[in-house]
Amino acid sequence: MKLTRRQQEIYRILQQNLEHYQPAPTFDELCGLLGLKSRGSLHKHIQALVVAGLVEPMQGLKRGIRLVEPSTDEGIPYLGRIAAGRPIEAINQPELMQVPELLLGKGPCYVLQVSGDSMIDEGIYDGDYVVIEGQEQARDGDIVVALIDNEEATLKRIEQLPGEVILHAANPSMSALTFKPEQVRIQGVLRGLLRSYTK
Amino acid sequence: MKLTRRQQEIYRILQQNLEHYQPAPTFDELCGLLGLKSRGSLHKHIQALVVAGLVEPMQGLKRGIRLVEPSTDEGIPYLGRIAAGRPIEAINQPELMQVPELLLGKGPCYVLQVSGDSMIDEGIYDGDYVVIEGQEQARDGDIVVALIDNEEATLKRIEQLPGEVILHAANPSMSALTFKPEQVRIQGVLRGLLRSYTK
DNA sequence: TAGAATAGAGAACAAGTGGAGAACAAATCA
DNA sequence: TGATTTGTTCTCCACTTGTTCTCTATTCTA
Repeated sequence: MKLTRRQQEIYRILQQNLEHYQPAPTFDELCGLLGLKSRGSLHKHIQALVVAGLVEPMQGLKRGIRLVEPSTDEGIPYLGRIAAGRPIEAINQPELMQVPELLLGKGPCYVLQVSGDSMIDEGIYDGDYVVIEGQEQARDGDIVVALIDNEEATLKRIEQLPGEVILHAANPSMSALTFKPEQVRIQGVLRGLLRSYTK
Repeated sequence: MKLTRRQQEIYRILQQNLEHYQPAPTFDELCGLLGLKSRGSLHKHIQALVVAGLVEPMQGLKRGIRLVEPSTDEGIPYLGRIAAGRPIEAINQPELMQVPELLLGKGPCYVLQVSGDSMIDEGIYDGDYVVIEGQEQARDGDIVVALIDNEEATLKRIEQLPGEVILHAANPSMSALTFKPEQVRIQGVLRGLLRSYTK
């Protein structure tokens, strides 16, 4: 189910503003925020976000509009290993890892284990676990999981220039790689790191 | 179970005021505080908070309204900051952090935040969180929290020789320090590391 | 350019919510 | 014990809020 332009816009506004609301906002309050004059108009948009799974369905209740929380209670899934130059090695049955609040982004997150030393100068070592927030945009300088040519996945620092994307390794023996924007798909942004010293 | 607006509001007011009441407040007293005129109205709200697990159920007794203690789910305590050359900066009220199994030792563990760059070559950076298993022995090569002369705490790699203990920093600009065994008390061994990239 | 999709206004409706107050029973106190 | 306090249950009522309509304007698309 695709969202229309306005629906995306409203969802973005919700994300940015909803946390500031102490109680969940009602339709009327939201109309005010969005500059709408009719609840009915807003209702259509919210309904679309509900079926898209982004907003909690209110089953006849009057408890305001709430975004669905990526439930962090149980933990976030450990999906597999990522090694520069290969696809992500997914494991069959993702297990859940309990990760402290602190290492989570706002959106849905998952964990990968890093294979290789390409980010060693950033303090990311072979065998470390990284917490990734799944999203398709990144800011310059972010460390991202990038899918190159729909084939290989890699963890690198990203630099986005007009017409080209540069992926920087953090290892003196490796150099930065340059791609065309359409070759690179961002799959997530690094939010946290976990390392175990128990063998 | 989701709370309604009023229920949230009442719970917030309870949190803010309940501690000031020496005896737990009765329904009537609370009605005064909340500006309600009817016990029955308040009772509905309190009942909702009880089923939500936020207020202690009163089984026919007349003890007033008490909040349930924030049930210490699970997690290990975050105790404060450790900077080479100083005592551990303990915080007043240790909060609990949910840490994945993987980073825990067998014994009781706690979390410290690292201040300074003395272990930078081991991939432990300023601001990182370390999971420490509290114990007084360590094996050679372990990274430990060591208390020196009962004064300053530090995170270093340990080497125990007959008659002396060497603490190795992992920073080219720092050299190893040698102590007599009686000067050094091991307080715990590094088991895990956490780093947040969200600022 | 015609038709479809998208967006909004506004009216009307039904159900949820919040509160008042009465009545009652059990616990507590004098 | 009797009187009082306190928690509980009930009904009733006003208001809010989510929902569903219809109608119109604008934008996109074949």
